Amino acid sequence: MPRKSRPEKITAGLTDAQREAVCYGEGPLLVVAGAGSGKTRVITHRIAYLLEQGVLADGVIAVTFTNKAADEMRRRVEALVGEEVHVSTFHSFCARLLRREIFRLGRDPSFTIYDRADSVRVIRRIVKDLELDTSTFAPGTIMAYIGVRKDRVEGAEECRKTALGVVDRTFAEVYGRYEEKLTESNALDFDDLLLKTLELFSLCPEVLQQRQERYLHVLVDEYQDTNLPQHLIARALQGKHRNITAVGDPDQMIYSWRGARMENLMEFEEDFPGTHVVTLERNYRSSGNILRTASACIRNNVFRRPKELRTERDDGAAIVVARFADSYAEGQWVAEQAGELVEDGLSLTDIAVFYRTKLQSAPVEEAFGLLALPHQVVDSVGFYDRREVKDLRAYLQLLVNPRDNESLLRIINTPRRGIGNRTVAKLQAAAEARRQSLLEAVRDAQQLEGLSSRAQGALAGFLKLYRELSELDAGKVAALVKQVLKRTQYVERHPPDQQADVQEVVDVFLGIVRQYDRRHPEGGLMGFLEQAALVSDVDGWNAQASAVPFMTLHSAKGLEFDAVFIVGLEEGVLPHRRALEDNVYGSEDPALEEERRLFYVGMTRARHRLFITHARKRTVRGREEEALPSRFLDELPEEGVERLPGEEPAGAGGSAGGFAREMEYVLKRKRVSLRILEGAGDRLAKGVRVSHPHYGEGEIIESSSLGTRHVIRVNFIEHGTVTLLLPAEDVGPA
DNA sequence: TAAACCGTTGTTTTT
DNA sequence: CAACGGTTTA
Repeated sequence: MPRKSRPEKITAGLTDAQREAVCYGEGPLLVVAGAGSGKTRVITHRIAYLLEQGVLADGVIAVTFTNKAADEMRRRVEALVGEEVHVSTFHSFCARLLRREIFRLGRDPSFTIYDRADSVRVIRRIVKDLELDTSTFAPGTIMAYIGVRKDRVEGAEECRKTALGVVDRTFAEVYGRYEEKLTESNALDFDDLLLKTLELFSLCPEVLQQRQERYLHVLVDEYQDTNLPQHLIARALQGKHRNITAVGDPDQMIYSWRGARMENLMEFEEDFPGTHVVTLERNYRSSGNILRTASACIRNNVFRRPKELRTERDDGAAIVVARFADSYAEGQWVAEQAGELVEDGLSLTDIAVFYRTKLQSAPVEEAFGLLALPHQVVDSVGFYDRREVKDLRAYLQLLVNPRDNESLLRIINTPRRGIGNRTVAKLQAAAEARRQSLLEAVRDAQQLEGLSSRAQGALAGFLKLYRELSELDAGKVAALVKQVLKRTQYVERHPPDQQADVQEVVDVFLGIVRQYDRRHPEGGLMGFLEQAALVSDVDGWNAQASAVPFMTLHSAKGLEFDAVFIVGLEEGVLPHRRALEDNVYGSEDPALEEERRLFYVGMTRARHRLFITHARKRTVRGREEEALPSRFLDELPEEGVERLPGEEPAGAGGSAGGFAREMEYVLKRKRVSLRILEGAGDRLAKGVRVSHPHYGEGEIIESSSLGTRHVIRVNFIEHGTVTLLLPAEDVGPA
């Protein structure tokens, strides 16, 4: 096949280090790429280069972190060499593979993908069935437990065998039941997509072998954020040809709560003997001031391989740090500054606003609204979580997978059609007894005793509706959604004052569906549902739309903008309070270091201008609370950073030091009672053993008094070292 | 069965 | 301040 040969186009403009990575030949390759060092460029150009070298497009698999990044990479490769390569996320790659092959594991290919909320609902029902105490066995806690286990590739059986104690054994028990429920419903959760793929590879070597033959090259972006199952999948795929390219930056690892393992990157050379390593330390994105500031901050991380990024760019404008009375004043200032940047010639899409949590978007949105500055909150996941969208998806899902009990439970009485809790409970009992799905139980409901004729009628009506819907031609998803809406009177059956809101959500959903129909004429209903299940927030961001994007720091990874605003640099927000809970001292704390990396990711997104803001007061759950400046602000250098009036420079007056701040934080959060187990003399002296309602037992390793209060460091048996600050009256004898 | 009410609870980040 | 679960009442 004749190919337009353009090697000069592919390697032109690359630096030596970039070219070394792009043109590397056979064998494992690790590209440690600092922020802004052209990492995406290296991957796309490497793929293009490989194709130029004669590798068939079909023999390349590239994995990115989001679908949007995948689309972008595919587009860029196509622009370079005119060929379409396979780029996807781990999850969608696995989903597609499993649709083809999961029958080998005795499962049906029309499986439903459950999101976290679906999973929690399943667990909630199990916890109820088992009559467990819902505070010890909170569904969310159990879900987190299962998630951690799955990230470690540990099955329910394994957990049951290794469980220590009653609580742990119960967790494992629920895990086992959860797996059963999902199997009954023919559903997979996010983690299962990865785990079932691994299971398939080990139980059906012929499938793995076929994939290994096919993939001459495997390329994985953002390797620092891969978890163990993903690492194993990448490893499996490259098994025959041993051509794996991993690209990543340990300083940007921000998903440890989802099982991401920095070790996958750090120990890459041991896992793949003979690895060639290319390090990219030159930054082509950010001004000198921005890069120096970000570097100064990240340098405070202890668990880190030192790396010094250098930029060729000018120092540029100073970074602006500003403090405001509250988050509304903060938002207003951000909007005003953004407006000025636009007047100076920046376009709206060159500007971005980042925050730690989605809750923070509201005040900034409001301010942008007041100034009539177009903006868009990047939050597709939030949209798909809307009740209306989940309802409609459940209707569609049940058509694809009639065994999906979770979807059936969601819609059997939505809108209300007279099928109440008691009727549903009877259906569940019948389904369990006859080993049927709930829909089958509905079908056979006339044989059920103890159902009122009213309930019978309602069930018959639902069954009729289901049958009518399933007979419709599923060619266009939008047409199907419209039929669901029409036949259920979905919008009309809401209270009149809600109908406008519901209609709006429905219309946006219909827009998404139509767009899917247009782009994937052959995709079908199952394809749509799969895509909907695997969206990330940024996937829904329209980068073309002329509006300032607002997004979380997590979503910002991999993007860049001329001007960046990071809001809410406050203790408890960034770093987030959850990260401060276990360890408040020093920087040996992994959770705190991840928060710092998050800040680092945010700062390094900026090309020319960086604005960092915080507020004195923040409204948390309806209550206004004092907010302290983030400790990360103290870590910024003085040079190249302009602190606006009202904003004190680091350490000014000697009162804003780290210790005092930590104290105040602890004072607020950690005032709890402590029991002394043994030890005489000074009640809170070193060596005294204590018991804490949350942390359990431990031994005091450091103690001092602060006025009427005590500051102690305790080494807890199960939780490690924790610093506590407590008033004397909060301490009681054993 | 469904609406209305009340109390509890939690509360980051997202494939 | 939500959202959710459970209870009571029509």
